Amino acid sequence: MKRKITLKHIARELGVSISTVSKALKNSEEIGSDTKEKVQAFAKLYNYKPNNIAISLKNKRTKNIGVIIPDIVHHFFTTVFRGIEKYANAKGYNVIVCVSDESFDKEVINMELLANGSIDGFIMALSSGTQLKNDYNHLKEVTEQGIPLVLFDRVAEDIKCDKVIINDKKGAYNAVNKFIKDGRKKIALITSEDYISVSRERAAGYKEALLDNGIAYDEDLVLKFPSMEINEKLIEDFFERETVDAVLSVNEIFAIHSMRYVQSKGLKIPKDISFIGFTDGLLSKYASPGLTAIAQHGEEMGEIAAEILIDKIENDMEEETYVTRVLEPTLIERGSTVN
Amino acid sequence: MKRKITLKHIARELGVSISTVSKALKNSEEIGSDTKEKVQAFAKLYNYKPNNIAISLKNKRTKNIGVIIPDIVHHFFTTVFRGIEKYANAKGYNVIVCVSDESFDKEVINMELLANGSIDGFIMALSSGTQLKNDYNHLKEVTEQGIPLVLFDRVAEDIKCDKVIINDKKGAYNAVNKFIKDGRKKIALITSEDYISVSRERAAGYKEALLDNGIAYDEDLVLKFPSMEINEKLIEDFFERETVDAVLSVNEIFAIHSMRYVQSKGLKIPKDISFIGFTDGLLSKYASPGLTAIAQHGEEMGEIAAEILIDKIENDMEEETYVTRVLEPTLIERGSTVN
DNA sequence: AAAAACAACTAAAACGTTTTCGTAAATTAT
DNA sequence: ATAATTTACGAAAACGTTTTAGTTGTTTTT
Repeated sequence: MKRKITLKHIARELGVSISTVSKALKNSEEIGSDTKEKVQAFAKLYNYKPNNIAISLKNKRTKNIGVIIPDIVHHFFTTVFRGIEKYANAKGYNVIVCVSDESFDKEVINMELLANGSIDGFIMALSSGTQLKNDYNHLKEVTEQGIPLVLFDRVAEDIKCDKVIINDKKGAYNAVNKFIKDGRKKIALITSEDYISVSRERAAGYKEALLDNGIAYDEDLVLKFPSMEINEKLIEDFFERETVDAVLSVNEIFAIHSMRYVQSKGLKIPKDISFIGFTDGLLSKYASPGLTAIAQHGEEMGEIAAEILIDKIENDMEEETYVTRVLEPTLIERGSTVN
Repeated sequence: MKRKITLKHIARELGVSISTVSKALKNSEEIGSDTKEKVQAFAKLYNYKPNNIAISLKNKRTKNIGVIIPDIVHHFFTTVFRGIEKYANAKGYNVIVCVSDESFDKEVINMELLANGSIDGFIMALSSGTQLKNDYNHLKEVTEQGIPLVLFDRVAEDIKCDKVIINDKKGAYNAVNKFIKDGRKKIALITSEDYISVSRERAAGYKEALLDNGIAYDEDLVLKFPSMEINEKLIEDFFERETVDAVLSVNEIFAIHSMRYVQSKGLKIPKDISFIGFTDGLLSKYASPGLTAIAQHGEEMGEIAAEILIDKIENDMEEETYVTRVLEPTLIERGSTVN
């Protein structure tokens, strides 16, 4: 087993001091050219690579960024992650991922763990547990220590930090407008409880679009799931109870299940009923018919978040100015709506 | 901004030495109980948390594990990742992810970067670039440095390390057997080029099952994609050319596209033609009809990989004994096959 | 009362770097 | 020949820990 070689080894072997080796490898002007050559040749021969940990300790910079997301097996989050990873890597940063599993406690634990020197900054989407509890002290503590934080997608108003979100409200608004333009009259919304920030925004857009078009908001046409978990029974009950000609869903899963159910009841999509779902993921693309979707541009979101974060890390001017970047959603039309 | 407090600060503030503080916080017997109390109270008050980087440098242990996967926006890999993360986190480890993007070069770069002290061990699936190039020197170098490595799913015979795979051959074998049991005669295989280890194995299982059942292997019934990228044209050509009554696909995407194409041609699934696809992901579950799938148990695979790795990290006996854990695939029957 | 034992603490090295400040020898200037 | 400058290098501190090996001063033993 070849152990990793250090500056000290090189110094001892070549009969020079550690400082000389360090400087020689950095091509410092201070060192004579023959010594430099000797050291560099030796280092190359033994494949010397500086120890990241030692460097981190020295500069108090780890070149790691911490990403905390509620779930990794989730198309949107992985898409964002890809954007983060892409940008970060290009800038020489590595990414440490922790999964909060939608739990407040795990989010706190992971964050505290990473905050003790392991990372230079955080990018995260709040867990539903955290949004439900509405407790952001762990975030406050981190930012108070001067660790930059960028929130994406699932954010909270009262946290002072940079944010990257999409205009969820507008996405919903546009979707409902499209339904109305297509002549739909009874437009349902399938969503989760309001404590999820994005669901709240989407619900607001849905409502506003209805009202702006002179359609009354009818609470009976809104199906609210208590969590992000699917519950077939609620879907069946809803469609047995209500007769609608368009459905806006805050996620793909709810939409796909609903489509299947109404299809099993003999309804034709999009003739009898149209569907639009948030998050343009694999399911939307491969459903039959394809699900018209509101794309959230996850990769771009990730890149922007990483860009903002790394900028903060590398130029940490003390001024506390925070930006919120709002991305515009895009409607991807597929077979589940008429065109 | 509250800066992070260190042992030195506490020591200075309390008029004791750094060693005393360190020991007091570890409840050492060496320290008097009043001093201990004083130190602990102070540490608690100022929320002292030891610096991970300093500890890493000291014990030459980072409590980080490096995961390198070809793609993060990929259901199977994220499932494995979830298993890794779950187990690692429970053992107090963090996970640094790098995405090789199916590229040999990126794999090498990421690996070298992490190997310089950032991690205690690697878990990875080979990029297709690496499998194509068949060059594993970067892996060899890492293991020679005594860094444990566990390969999963995409492995290579001649790398000496621990491995976790599923029995891909058997998965394909069982699928083809099921087709034959259902009376299918012309069974197609949709796959990628053989340099991807899992595709090779699956193709072997396909062939073996045919031969064992007295059916000749017909190369014309095998559609090989040059990469993992989908190419609609190849699918169309294939199904125009060949008439088959069953299709085994090495992944979901190929299967779903094929299903859609034959459906558009008026064929009924599973009456006229059956489908089975590898990787039981979201698409299989939500396709119509649902795609019968060979489940790869990703999460379990991840957990096992992490378990093996962490065991190696924590008890690094010098003996070079490597295990290969082979998980059994499971056939998840859905509407794309008769039952 | 001297020796031994013990309690409670500290100094210093170590992990692997980087960087500041010295310093000796060699060179140049006077 | 002496002073000033430059060249080429090394010592040591620093980052924040942990740990070994002292070092006090007090208590126990004989």
